[in-house]
Amino acid sequence: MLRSRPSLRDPPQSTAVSHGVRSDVGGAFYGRRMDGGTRMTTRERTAVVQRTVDGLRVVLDGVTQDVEHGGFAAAVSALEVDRPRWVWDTMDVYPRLLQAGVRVARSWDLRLARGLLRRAAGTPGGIAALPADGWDDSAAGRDDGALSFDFGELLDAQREFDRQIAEVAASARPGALRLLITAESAGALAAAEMHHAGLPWRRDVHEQLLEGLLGPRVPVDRRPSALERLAGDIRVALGAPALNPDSPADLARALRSAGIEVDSTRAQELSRIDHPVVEPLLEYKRLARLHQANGWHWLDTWIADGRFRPDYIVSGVVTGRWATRNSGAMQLPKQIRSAVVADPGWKLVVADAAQLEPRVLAGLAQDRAMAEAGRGRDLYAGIVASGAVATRAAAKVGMLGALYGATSGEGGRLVPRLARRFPQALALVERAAKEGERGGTVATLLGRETPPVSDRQRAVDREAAVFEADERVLRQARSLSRDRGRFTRNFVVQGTAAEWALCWIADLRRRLWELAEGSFTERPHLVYFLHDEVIVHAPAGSAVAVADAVTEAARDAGRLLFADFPIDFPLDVSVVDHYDEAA
DNA sequence: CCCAAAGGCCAC
DNA sequence: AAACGTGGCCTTTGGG
Repeated sequence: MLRSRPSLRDPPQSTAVSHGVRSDVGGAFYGRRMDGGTRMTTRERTAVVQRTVDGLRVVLDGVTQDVEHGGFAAAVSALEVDRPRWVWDTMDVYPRLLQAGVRVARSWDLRLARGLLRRAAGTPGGIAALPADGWDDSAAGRDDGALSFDFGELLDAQREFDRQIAEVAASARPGALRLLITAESAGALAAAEMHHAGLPWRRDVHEQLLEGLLGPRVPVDRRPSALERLAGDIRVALGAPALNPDSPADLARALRSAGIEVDSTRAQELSRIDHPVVEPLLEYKRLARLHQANGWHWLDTWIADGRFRPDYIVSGVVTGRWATRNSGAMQLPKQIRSAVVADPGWKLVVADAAQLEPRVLAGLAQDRAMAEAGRGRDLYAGIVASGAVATRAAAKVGMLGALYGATSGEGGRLVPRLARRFPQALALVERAAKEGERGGTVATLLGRETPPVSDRQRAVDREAAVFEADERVLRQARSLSRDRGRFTRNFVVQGTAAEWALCWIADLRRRLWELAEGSFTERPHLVYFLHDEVIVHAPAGSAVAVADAVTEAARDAGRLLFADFPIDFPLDVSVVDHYDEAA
């Protein structure tokens, strides 16, 4: 946490309330008075879902109802009329509810909250000190290895919820943490819903694209004809008849034998070389990647019933960004996005936040000059207009250099120019970097904290601290320290941007639900989320209203996090039939 | 046989 | 010599 920064205040629900943001995100969870450290006022209804030996137990305001698995969806549906906050493990129960046609408005995800509270800034540390148990995410890496928990045991949801509420209430900034947990919980609902609905995917379009570029489909152990032909050209050009172009080691040897000096076989390096092998080799790499990552095998594995259903991992990244499992859904190459096609009579509303991270930095640092540069539209153009740098490209490279900690190259050169014009913003990332370099932790706006320095780094530090330490060890310690500085520097911005995005999609899913009637997949609904970008699948007639909803949700996410600080979050919004037509 | 590391490339 | 952040996933390679 950048504790020295006076502007880092608790942005509690009162922020939302004062701006009239109706929210499934922070909501009025325990009322805003709680943030003043006084007392609960408008207590929200909660429905705690507990697994039992043969079914599920729902406790709504102290009233217990036991249901068998088969009756669960009906019970939830009946209780949902009161719009309680569902306290549960979303991934454990919500997919089944969606299958049964039941959608809920609000939740508190016990598993995600556990993960956040284990490592959140300003908590008393009671949850951090707990031994790992079934509420901890088994997928997440743990350094202690063994679990003391017996997985046959039934987890006590009410007890865990009580513990979490107490931890939040006793924290330094309960409003911020509550917002973080409810936003992330809303994200979990959205993730399950996006998996349920699926991204519309035209197998025939994808297959046509593959056949056009690679040739007819071949068995898995064979190269498609286009790759076979290119491999032949490469072997001839290098005079290496047995070369396997898929092997970097083999390729590097062949290149050197042909008198081409390279440090690697990366496309970027090869493209700078003047030799007949370069063209077929680069083409081979491009097509081989397509074949391996998004070829027929991927199609067979991931596309069913005209839908792509990735498994989203909410908070799968240390910064709070999402990940996905196995499908590569967060690396869909531009090359194949033409296969994402709206259903007949429907549209894709594609929206991405423009220069999200610099804007988040401006808000975090309360840097009015940078906020002014981003007023209206393109923040990089605004930086040019400010006179800091000459071109938009320079503004972008310099800004990213500042966010990533560039010290050399064009980015490194431009950072000082930005620092002169935007001292507050640049000082914030510098402080974050310094804190990391000296082995500390930093936190996002809402309190997500970096992990502590690794045991390995600590060991190197100890080794480097002794009198007349080995020069190699000293170098390694310095290098690790710098690495951590770049990590903490980027963490505050990337992590807060992830929080903005959570608030955005949480508010958006509420707005989309209220735009129409009918079942979840009959209404406009989210089908894809990628860090700072969403796709909504919407009946054509509602597309304009959806575009407005997406824009308004972005505005409200900004207010939720940054209150009345005047930083804009403009979007690029496109209404299209094919994903690749989006601006 | 399994597994992890290395090299590479895709996304933001 | 390294040098600009967060990831996923593929193939090759070499060790147990």
